[in-house]
Amino acid sequence: MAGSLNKVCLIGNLGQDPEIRRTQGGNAVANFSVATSESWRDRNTGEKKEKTDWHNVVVWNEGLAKVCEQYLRKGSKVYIEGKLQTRKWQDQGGADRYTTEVILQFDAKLIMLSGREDSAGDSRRDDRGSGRDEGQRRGGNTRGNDNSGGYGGGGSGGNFSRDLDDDIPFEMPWR
Amino acid sequence: MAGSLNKVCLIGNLGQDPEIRRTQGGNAVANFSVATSESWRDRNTGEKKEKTDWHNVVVWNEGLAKVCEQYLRKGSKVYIEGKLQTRKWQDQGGADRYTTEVILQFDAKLIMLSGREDSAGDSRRDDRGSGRDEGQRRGGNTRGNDNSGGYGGGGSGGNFSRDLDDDIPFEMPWR
Amino acid sequence: MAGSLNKVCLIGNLGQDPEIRRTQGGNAVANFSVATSESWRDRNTGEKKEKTDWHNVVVWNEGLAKVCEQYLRKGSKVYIEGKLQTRKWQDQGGADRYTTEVILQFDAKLIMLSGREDSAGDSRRDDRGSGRDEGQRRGGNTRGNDNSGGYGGGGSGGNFSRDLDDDIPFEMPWR
Amino acid sequence: MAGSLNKVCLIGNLGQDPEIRRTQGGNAVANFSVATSESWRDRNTGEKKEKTDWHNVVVWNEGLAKVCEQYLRKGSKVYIEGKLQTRKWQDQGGADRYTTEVILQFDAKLIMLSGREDSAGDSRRDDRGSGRDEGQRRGGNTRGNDNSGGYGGGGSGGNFSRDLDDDIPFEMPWR
DNA sequence: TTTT
DNA sequence: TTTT
Repeated sequence: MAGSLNKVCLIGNLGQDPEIRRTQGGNAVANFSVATSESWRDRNTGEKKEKTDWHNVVVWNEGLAKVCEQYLRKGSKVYIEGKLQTRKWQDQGGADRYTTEVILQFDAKLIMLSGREDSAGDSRRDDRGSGRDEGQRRGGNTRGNDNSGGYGGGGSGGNFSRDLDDDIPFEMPWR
Repeated sequence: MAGSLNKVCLIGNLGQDPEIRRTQGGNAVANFSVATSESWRDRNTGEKKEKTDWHNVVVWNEGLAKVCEQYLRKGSKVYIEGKLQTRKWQDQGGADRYTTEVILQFDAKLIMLSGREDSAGDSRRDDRGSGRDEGQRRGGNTRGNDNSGGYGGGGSGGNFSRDLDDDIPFEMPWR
Repeated sequence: MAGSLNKVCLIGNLGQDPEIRRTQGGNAVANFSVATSESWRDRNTGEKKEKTDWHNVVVWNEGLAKVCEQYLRKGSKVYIEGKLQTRKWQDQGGADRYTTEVILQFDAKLIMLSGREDSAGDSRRDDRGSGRDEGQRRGGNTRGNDNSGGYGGGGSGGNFSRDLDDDIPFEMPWR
Repeated sequence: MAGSLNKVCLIGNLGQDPEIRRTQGGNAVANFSVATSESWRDRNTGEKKEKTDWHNVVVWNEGLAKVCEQYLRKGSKVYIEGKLQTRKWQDQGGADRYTTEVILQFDAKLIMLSGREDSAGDSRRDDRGSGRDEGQRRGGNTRGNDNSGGYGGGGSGGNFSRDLDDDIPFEMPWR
């Protein structure tokens, strides 16, 4: 259907270190969950209440996935902009099951809101025992990338900046 | 967690007429699903592809639910702004299952994008055999509401307009 | 500053036909204004009030600008997603002046919400005397583009579809 | 016009401490500017470029304005969700001038993204000589508010939490 | 200047 | 299950 919009915006904290997988084509994909929560005061009892929601995030975007691998950790606060997608699968009994995820693929955005100290700028960070395959993580991250903070869903190459078109000035020549 | 954001924005079409339920407290709740889709051209074969996603929407907001009941129908195009929530339940075998929904409750927004002709301004619309309990729907909708189009998540009373505070001018007196 | 977000989302109607200009480099740029409005009931007098805001939109994106040229007209309803930008200029007296615009450039989105009948799918639409240079408009639009409705801020070539990467499956092979 | 959307979302840093004014009706209004920026690499020269945009924010919302007064300072990072509004005024020469601002009024949201240490939790913060009227600020802020972090555009009273309706359960009784 |  |  032409003319539709599917957008999810979250600000929350990672529940665990991102898990990085590779597709058969070799592309990096990152998985993690993000907690958001809301609090309110009960109208009747006056007591404070809080409810936390967990969101499964899947980063189907080579550049963004590498950023996740390198900079995000359990507890990191992020702004995430992606789309909602529900995927069907079969459980052991062969019954249909559905899982809804927030997909970062195209037009996606990820902004790191934690200070750099929360993230991992090098490979000597303390390992908090997440059980992740560290060998895999350490494989490809040695090249420096000083582009910290905000990432558009740029190209799939190593350059995460947005490569704005220089032919497009910020001033408008005819005015 | 203070300081989190949980927002979903959709523009899409309803897959069927909204279903209206009442809570035990008598509040209206509307349920419907919204389709969004994206299309692209396959890089290798050049053929056009399209993928549709379905989103379950639950309107936990008395005023907005009534608007849905009165104006939305199968095929209606809407802009929806709500939050993501996953709810746990048990299937017949007692196994945990999860369902993710887009909740319109507080700070929610619903804008009707179909022309009025697509919606139901009166009760004489053609029934497309949705199997819904028509008796319930026809119960409370006779009062006129000329507030068509956009609705903030206003009060739970019959007045859907936002009742802006008149003490707040649009000009700033000190400038 | 890494890690910032600048996003404007509007649903409104065009106040006039878009104006298309060309940069010296030959790129198309579209300008138009969009009206949004809100209505409320005065708390004291009970009378209905309405306030309309006008937003200047500048489409610095070859593909999107062509879509505007071809499909948008005075009165067209659109969803627009861009960024806020204030530009400095000098008035005749040499005094600094500032104009704030909604820029559609990268990561921008434009969804046509009016039916096709409101827009111009051919060149036989009635000309409402907008004074626009019709010669220019008619010049390059003859090639068919059946991609109606929603446009991401795709490439600057003639292909407005998003060219998703085929290496990226919608299923996740390891699960 | 029914059915319109006017939303601005920013993540950025305050350029100076917020200025708090009072309307003649006694309501607090906060003003500050927020910087967002984007960076990219020049296609031709390969050099890094950065552009910063400044946004004027006006908080026409008693509760939110007090939060700004109490917690935000020059440099604070915030997520802001408001609407775009252009206001007309006359310069000294009587010529019409326009200023565009991001208004936080209804449906507005402000999330503090800096750690608490950047903000002012008490009145003993260092004064960075902003020239603001300190007497006015110190006037009304002594009451404790432990509601740090995220604020919906709640009521105009002292309770900034959202007072969710207890009649609305998070589970759906009929399922 | 739009729209309902 | 929608829509183009």
